Amino acid sequence: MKELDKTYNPAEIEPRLYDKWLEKKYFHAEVDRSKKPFTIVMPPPNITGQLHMGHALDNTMQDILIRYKRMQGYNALWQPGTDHASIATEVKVIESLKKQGINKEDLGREGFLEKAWEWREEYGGRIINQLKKLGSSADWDRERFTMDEGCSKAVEDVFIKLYEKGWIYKGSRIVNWCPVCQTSISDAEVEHEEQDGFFWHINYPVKGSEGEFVEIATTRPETLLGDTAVAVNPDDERYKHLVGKTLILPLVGREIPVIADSYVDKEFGTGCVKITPAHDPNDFEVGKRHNLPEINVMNDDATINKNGGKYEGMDRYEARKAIVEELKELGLLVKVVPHSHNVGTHDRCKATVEPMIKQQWFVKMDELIKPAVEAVKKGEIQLLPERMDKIYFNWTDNMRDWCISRQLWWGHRIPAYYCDDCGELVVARENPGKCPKCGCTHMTQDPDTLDTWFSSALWPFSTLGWPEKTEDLDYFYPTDVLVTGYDIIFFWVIRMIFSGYEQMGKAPFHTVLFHGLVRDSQGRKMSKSLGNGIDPLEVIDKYGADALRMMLITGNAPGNDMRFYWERVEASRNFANKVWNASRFIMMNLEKADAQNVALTDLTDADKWILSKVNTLAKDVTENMDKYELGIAMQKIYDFIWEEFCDWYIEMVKPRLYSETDTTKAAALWTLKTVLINSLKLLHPYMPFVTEEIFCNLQDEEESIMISSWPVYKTEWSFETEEQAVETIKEAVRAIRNVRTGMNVPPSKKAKVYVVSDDEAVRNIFEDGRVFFATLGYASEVTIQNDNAGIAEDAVSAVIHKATIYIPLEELVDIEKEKERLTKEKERLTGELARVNGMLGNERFISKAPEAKVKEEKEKLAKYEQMMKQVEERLAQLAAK
RNA sequence: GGGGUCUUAGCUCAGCUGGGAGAGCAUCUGCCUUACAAGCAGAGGGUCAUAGGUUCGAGCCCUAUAGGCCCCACCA
Repeated sequence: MKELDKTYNPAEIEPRLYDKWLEKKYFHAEVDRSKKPFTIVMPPPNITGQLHMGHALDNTMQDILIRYKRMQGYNALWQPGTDHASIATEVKVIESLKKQGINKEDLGREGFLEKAWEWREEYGGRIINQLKKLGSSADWDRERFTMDEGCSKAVEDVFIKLYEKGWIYKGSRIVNWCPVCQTSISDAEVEHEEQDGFFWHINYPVKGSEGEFVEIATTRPETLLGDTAVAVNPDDERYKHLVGKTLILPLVGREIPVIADSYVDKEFGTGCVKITPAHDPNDFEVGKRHNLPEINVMNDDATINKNGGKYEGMDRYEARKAIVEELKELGLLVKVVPHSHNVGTHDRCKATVEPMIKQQWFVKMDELIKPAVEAVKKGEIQLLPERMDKIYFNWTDNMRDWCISRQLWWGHRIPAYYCDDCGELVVARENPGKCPKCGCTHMTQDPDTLDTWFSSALWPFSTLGWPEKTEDLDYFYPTDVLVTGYDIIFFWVIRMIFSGYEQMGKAPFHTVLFHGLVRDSQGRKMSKSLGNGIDPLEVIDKYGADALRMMLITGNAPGNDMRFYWERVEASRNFANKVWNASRFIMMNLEKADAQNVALTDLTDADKWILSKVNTLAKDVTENMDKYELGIAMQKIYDFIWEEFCDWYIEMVKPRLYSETDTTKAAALWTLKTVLINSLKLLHPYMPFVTEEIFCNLQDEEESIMISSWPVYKTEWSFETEEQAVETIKEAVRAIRNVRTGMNVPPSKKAKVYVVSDDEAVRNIFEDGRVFFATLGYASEVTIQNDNAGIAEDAVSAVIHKATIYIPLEELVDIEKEKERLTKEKERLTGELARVNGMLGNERFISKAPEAKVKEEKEKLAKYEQMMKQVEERLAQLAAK
């Protein structure tokens, strides 16, 4: 047995142990039909990513679950990998090229992709190494990448399958266009942001009616160039006469109709709406209903195109200015009203999104989504916490077709080919070479790539080998739990669920465990722009991975956001150190005399008490973990180790260890070791490093705690009577300490203690626990008797259940203070008695409350009455003085 | 506009299916007691946002109100 350092030093221990685990292949899982699988797929971090607190929390939770299940004997697989992150990576690569003075177009598609792969080789693995620092026990031998060969094949297969089913289609639709990234983006990638702007009221002249105008209000005057109608509400009396008339579009001169459509809100603005089908999603719908022309007035970079006449080439905001200016000159600008409204921005680059009509690929959602809705409704998939159901349904109920094509180069290229001559479209894995329609040999692949989430949606099965029918897939799929943030329910969770059902015919997992955000100490989101982010690696360097992990788990309920405090990390580090030191103490003593096997019958009450406690703890913690209540389980382990085991048991056991003659020493050593081992095991999923280091130094039977067996509840370790006895002694010791502190007696001043009880069983408990009064209660001498004989009347006293404790402190005693204390105790008991009597006096409580509850209250009544009697007797004694 | 969520000790938060209000940090007092001062022993501090209701019994369930946060949404 090795002696441990005085304080726990994670920096030295963590890398060493992690290397050992890797070397021993403890993280690796292979199909083994003799064991039950337990599988978690890691949400793949972006290759562009750096580890942040969100990752740390997410992966800590997964690691806890996987380590727990592994110890329980499951064949635990944590499947890791990374995501190619199409836009983010493409932007990164473009930036790094720019520094070298190269731009994307110069390189061409092939050249650019080559650079992108180089970038990925160089930086794509950073985050994986960071995850390892956390202690993540993922099976790194199985690491996958969304663009590796297998995942790419899965993507192509799904695309082709869905296309053939008619669930993927190409269409000209209005999409969210990012003019900076120059690609379409899905609805979910658009963030709405309240911005201060203006409402420009503009007069549109009515054709053939000199001096008559229709006043419209708009927040985006530049789109006027693409107007093809003005709409009013059909029930609006003010404008009924205008419907069917023609207007002259200012600046452009185009003739446009006034139409009636119920989309228009009579109450809002002027009640007249300019309709620009090519640049507004609602107008697009209106345009479809009324067969209006769609005039696109913008280029892909949001400058005005040739349809904008003399404004061609201007940026959209320059054009806005120019147009407003000109309208003003023409006297058509009625007024400008400040108005705040929502502006859609791209979540990646923050540029204002421009709705545009584009040829894009879409996934039809109506059929695909059905099993995903059913699964959650029927409970086949459980979302935790439960309230996430509502958020989930909120999304599924409002599902629109998913725009999956992106005008990017980095990603899975769409497996579609067009005939250069006749335009025929063929969807196939390979270039067909020959057009099936016209027979020519000029087939060109669609230039677009797929939305990143298209491949992540397949992650739970593509990583296991799908579309091949692999053993892994058969054995490990469906996976068990998915752990992720609630912010990607829509992006990822829903899409994995419907993909799982569609491709595999089965749910991808049975439980989704959501966590919240890690915020800064002021409750703000951690962000680069605020500079308030805390780097998990810095925390690990300073306090160790165990401390970080524990900090992230304690005092936090599933799905709730939490705040980061260095003080909390420190508290966690202190706990690791506490465990370390307790172990150090135990090992020092074991060194002197190694723990032999001891029969349960040789154990003292104290031994049985702590054994019974750790036994119950194992049961409770297991229950909590099975319900994914990680924070509660952690709290219970913490309380047990620190309070029960360290502050009570170790202190109780010291006299036995220090004595040369004590016959129960072996029992004490065995109990210390046994309880410590069990505690370490329960703690291991949360704090893998410190527990492993101690475990390996403490015993030789098992080679690593991470593959040791999870403690299970044993009926033979349950000792109710002894538990009660020790609790009584604890109560007495606490009473003594209380009295002494109340009297300002320093621990150095030992004092005689008398314990008086007329109950023989209780006296026996104290006889057995005699030794504890000396060490824990600072007693110089303990006398246990059944009456007050020989006890000075001015001794300080404390009443506990079925006993009164006297401490003759002679000159130190202040009778008035003593009376005060007892009076306070009497008041407390009066209150308790009133409450209990109130309940028991209530006829309906007796008849309606569960029997066990009534019995419990009756026992309390007896206890309080008895204590009350003692307090009153003591008060009477003092009064007589 | 729709939906969600929160309001518990000075601060940050737990509190599982309703049955005597908890933790960490902070504060105060006393201790360097041979595992640990990153520690030990004790103490103070809460009308569980407000008002109703259900119940033998409500921090927990229901309704309304006030305030905070978040998500979704096409009010031009």
